[in-house]
Amino acid sequence: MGNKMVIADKNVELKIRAVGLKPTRQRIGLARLLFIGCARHVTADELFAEASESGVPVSLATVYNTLRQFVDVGLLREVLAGPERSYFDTDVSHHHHFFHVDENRLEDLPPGSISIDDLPNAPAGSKIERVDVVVRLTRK
Amino acid sequence: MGNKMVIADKNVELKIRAVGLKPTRQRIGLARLLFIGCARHVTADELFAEASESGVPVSLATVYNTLRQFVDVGLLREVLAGPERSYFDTDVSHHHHFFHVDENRLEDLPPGSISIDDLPNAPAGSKIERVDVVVRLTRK
DNA sequence: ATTTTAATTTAGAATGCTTCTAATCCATTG
DNA sequence: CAATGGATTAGAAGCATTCTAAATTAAAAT
Repeated sequence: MGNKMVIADKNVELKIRAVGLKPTRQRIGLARLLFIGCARHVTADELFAEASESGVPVSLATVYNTLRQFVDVGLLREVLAGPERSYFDTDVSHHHHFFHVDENRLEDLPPGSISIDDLPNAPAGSKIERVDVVVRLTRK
Repeated sequence: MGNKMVIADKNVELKIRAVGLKPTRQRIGLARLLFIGCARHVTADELFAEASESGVPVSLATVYNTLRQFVDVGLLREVLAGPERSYFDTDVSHHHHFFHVDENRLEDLPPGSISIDDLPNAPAGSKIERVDVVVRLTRK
């Protein structure tokens, strides 16, 4: 049990090393929260609160820095669900989201939902970086 | 010519009245910029700059108030393209967008692009408000 | 081990967009 | 034309995020 934890920690450290970042205490702590267990959607604030509660010594600035770095190296994906704040998804595979407007919460679309046909050509001089689909939900 | 302008102004005033808002100098001025001519995508800042240049006496606060009110009454649609700022679309019909990441600029998808099949059911207790598709573009 | 080096973290300030406040203004009504 | 209640405003405040410059720390070199 304690054994499993140590192994997971090692994996997390390797994961950070693998993308060319130094495995600092802060990055390891945040990566454990993000990557051990199920896929998740977090905001900077949420992750900072969680880190504080679970004793990971980290400042809010570092949470922002780390999230951005993890996105840059492909460990996280930033999901653009609204203009108020950024969401980060530990599942970097191509998929889309529900956004619960009343709760500011993201949820994955059930697999197999939404297939996009007739994707348009990019205008001259541009290329498609990606296609985001957000299904906005309100309380019934 | 001056005649056409006057007619357009009257239409704009009626449009504002029709949704239950007082046709003040500011709202009429902003509505003329927004609704006379082709459909457009603006940010609060852009509209404020344009109003200032063209002699519409309005403060930035009122631009924000007015945009929000116009969205509330269905005269405008807010487009969620990224976390940095809000975009407002004078075309309130159901359609989707290109977003030029390098220029912070929206553009309508060509008509007929993107048909969404297999729209998922909303989770229990929620209902689908709308589906946003944003095709993000970078320079080639 | 110790020192060195360069990257990382940090608190706090700064930024950018948006909303709020409370005082003034003005479109409408009687 | 005066009264009234909504609209506008400047400026402050709020919030998410980034920046800055100083202190810390992981890794490399000795």
